[in-house]
Amino acid sequence: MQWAVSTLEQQDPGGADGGSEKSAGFPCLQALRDSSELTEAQNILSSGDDTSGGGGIITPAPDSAVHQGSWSMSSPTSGGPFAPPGISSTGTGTSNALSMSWNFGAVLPPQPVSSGGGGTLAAGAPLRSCVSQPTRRASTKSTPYAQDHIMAERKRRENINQSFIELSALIPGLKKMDKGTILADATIFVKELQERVKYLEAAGGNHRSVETVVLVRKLCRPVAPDVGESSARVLAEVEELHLRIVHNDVMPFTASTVIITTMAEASYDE
Amino acid sequence: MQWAVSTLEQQDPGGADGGSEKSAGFPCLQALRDSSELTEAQNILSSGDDTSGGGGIITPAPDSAVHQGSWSMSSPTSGGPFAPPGISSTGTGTSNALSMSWNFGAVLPPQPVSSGGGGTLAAGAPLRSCVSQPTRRASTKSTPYAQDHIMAERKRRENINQSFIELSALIPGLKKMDKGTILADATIFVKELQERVKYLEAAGGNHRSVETVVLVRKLCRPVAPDVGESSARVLAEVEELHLRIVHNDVMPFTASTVIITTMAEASYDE
DNA sequence: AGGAACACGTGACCC
DNA sequence: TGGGTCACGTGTTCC
Repeated sequence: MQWAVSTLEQQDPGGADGGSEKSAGFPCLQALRDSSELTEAQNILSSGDDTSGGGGIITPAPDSAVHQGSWSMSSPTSGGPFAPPGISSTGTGTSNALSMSWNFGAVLPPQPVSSGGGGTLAAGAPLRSCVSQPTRRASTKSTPYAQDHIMAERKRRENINQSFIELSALIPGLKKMDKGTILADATIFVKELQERVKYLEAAGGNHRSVETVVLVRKLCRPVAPDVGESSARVLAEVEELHLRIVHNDVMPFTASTVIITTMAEASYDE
Repeated sequence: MQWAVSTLEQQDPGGADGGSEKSAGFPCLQALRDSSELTEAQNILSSGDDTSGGGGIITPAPDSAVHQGSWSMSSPTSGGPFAPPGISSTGTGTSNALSMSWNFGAVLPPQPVSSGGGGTLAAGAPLRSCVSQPTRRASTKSTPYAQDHIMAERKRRENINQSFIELSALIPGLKKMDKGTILADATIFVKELQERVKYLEAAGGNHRSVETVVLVRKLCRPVAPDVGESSARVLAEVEELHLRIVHNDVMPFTASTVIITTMAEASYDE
């Protein structure tokens, strides 16, 4: 199978780009994430996909101003994308390869080269637009319409990944960027969120947006005797109505009077 | 390629299970979801996976008491699970199949049968434990250790699906249960949630969960003159610190003293 | 060297 | 009949 890769590399055009090391590239998430961060994501750069190999999801390195330049490729569906002569044919079913064919529709730039790969992908750098071409070939079956099913599947995959990075953008402390991690972290994040919602919906929500009950009591009596008894009655009433005391004031008014103001609110909890 | 499937079916053990129609079965989501609903999910029933064909994610039918009975299989990694004679070898790389080999470790019950498939899968019913056996075979390469990579991959997939159904359990109006849909709906749900959090965090939420600052001012001076000037100073300070007055008390103490208590809290909003 | 992560192509299933 | 979705096995890359 290395065969496919080698042919591709041989045929590698003058593009040469950055030159240094692995040069990254790749469909996957990095590129998509870049676009999604700036705009609200969605369809732009929807194509993605690369030739064989595992593209990464990237991890840190949020810098470098994505020069996504040339060959936008726009909407997938149409049919165009792929066909740069590199044949490959990874996977494929049992034997029998019907020779070629291959409308290579849109030409696709000299970029693909293949590279990038396994998880995370250090990224940073220009990080072109990744994409690459699927590299077509007749497969097991007589290739009747089979290879448009393959397009459909590819599109589905791509859609899912899109949603993946779109979701990943929302969860805060995301470190690993795995499909697995981003998924799991999303769950715990949602749990956290709706726990928090529940919490401050029924503990603080009552104060402003929720109707509050205010009790005002004025007692005008001789100071000494039954202050304890009076406040006991108020407390009993508060408890009976399932209220919760928010604020309490005791204010002497002239020598023989005390004004007691009690604010309470309904709980709605039970 | 049908070859693989047909052999499997021929060789179909006596298991026969439910008998009616497609009988479902399958790893996928249904079974997992059942377990995850009752317990907190996670490792139980971790195995999953089926032979070829697309398992569904299920849709409705949350009933039926999962009898997951026999052969728990516990932790994957070990090496055991697979090997029921069915050979198959779907996909496979370019040609050259080195003959067999096969340690089939743990035997695996007569259940698999294979069946079930494309999306959703009406389900309901007992819905055994799904699993089925991956059906091993020597692949392209000399099968050196290759087939434990395949196990790893399978485990990863399974893990991801687990997380998928785990996440799907959290989002409320989930109708379609596609990986795509559940993913997209998750994003919009998260957005909704954190918008809601933001809303009621800055409209009532400030009262309890947010740290509050309390200012206490005691003024012991001749009553008449500069009450206005003093309170002006307090207000200036409050404004400078970007506080918000929550409560205010003015209480006469003896004839010549007024105690002013001002409660304020920080906004954190800007 | 070996675990982890990915995209791909493919057979299968369903509506 | 075909569009949609799935799990699978594989090649590939990265750390």
